[in-house]
Amino acid sequence: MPDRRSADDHDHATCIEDALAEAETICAERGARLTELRRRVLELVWTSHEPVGAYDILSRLGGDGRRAAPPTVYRALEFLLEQGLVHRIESLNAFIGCASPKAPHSGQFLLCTACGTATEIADAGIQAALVKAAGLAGFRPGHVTIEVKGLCRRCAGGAAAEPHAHAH
Amino acid sequence: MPDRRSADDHDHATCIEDALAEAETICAERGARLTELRRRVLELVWTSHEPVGAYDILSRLGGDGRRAAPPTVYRALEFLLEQGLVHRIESLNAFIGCASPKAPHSGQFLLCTACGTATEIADAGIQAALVKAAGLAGFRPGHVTIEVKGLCRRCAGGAAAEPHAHAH
DNA sequence: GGCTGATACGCTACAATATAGCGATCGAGG
DNA sequence: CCTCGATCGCTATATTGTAGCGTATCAGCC
Ligand SMILES: [Zn+2]
Ligand SMILES: [Zn+2]
Ligand SMILES: [Zn+2]
Ligand SMILES: [Zn+2]
Repeated sequence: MPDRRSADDHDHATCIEDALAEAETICAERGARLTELRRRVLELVWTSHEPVGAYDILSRLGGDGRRAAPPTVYRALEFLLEQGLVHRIESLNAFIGCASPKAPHSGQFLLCTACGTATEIADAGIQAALVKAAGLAGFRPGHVTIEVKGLCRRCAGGAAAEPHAHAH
Repeated sequence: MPDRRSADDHDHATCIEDALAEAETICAERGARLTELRRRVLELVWTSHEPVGAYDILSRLGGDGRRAAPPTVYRALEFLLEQGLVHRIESLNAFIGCASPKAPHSGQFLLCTACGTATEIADAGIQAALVKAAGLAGFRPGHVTIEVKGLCRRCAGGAAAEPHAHAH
């Protein structure tokens, strides 16, 4: 199966389909209501592998004939966050689909400043180091935010600072 | 010398004095202009060990007879960020004084959700794990955001969920 | 001292992000 | 059908952050 975490060229339609199907399954198992609106918002978040702002979602929602206002989008996003289907990127005030939503978790993100792609990783070493450091300070950790800005493999390799073309 | 990173009871006036004195030294060495306004904003950021919002700073600035507007504060904060004298807490849209500004760095923060205190740590293990994980993904890291929400030693110990009294 | 260019600042207006609150609607269960 | 709670549409407002422009201030130089 294709790796949904990759920013390389791939059949992104499959990413979206898989994410929506998995969301349906997860919500069904939990008895959570993945309504048409929430499903549509999740689909819009999955439009690309770049974090998307709430107001971007809002404007795209309006395009389908339905009316929409900020609370509509924020409430849907709140639900998706609670269910672990999306993550919030704090340093960008934006949202991105979770690559592995079955077990809710705090995400670790690599954010390319050239092409805008966000890559979610789940590195046990980082998590372990963080828990250890927190323990030394007598701190009981809850939600963890890890966001690294830099250049992805594609944008760092070859022509150093030149972003590659991609769909927005 | 007192540990400016600690949230325990301490002579906080010393924290502020030390931070301002160190800022003066650093800016002098670099030929950067720590103007009266920037110094005042830095002092306000150091008012406590809780991250402070730009508009909080703004309202406190207005109290001293001078006029102030958002750009005034944001420009001062931009300077202080460039000089590494303050950090921005992304998950709170707020700012906090840097505990060790001599060598600019990306901060690692423990944010207590009960008492609001932010503790800056500089754990080499976390940094190493992060660089390693980024390398595996072919990612060239730049600025790193690490923010852990949870309960500090004080708020976690004893009465588990009961925040201790503190000045705001 | 006085000139000059660059930096810093005051100020108005505005943009972008997020929430409060209220009534209408929908949907599961009795 | 009826009821209750969850969801949604909608208006208004709160919070956070920038653009742009003219003035003031400062360092370096004549
Ligand atoms: Zn994809
Ligand atoms: Zn890239
Ligand atoms: Zn202190
Ligand atoms: Zn605490």
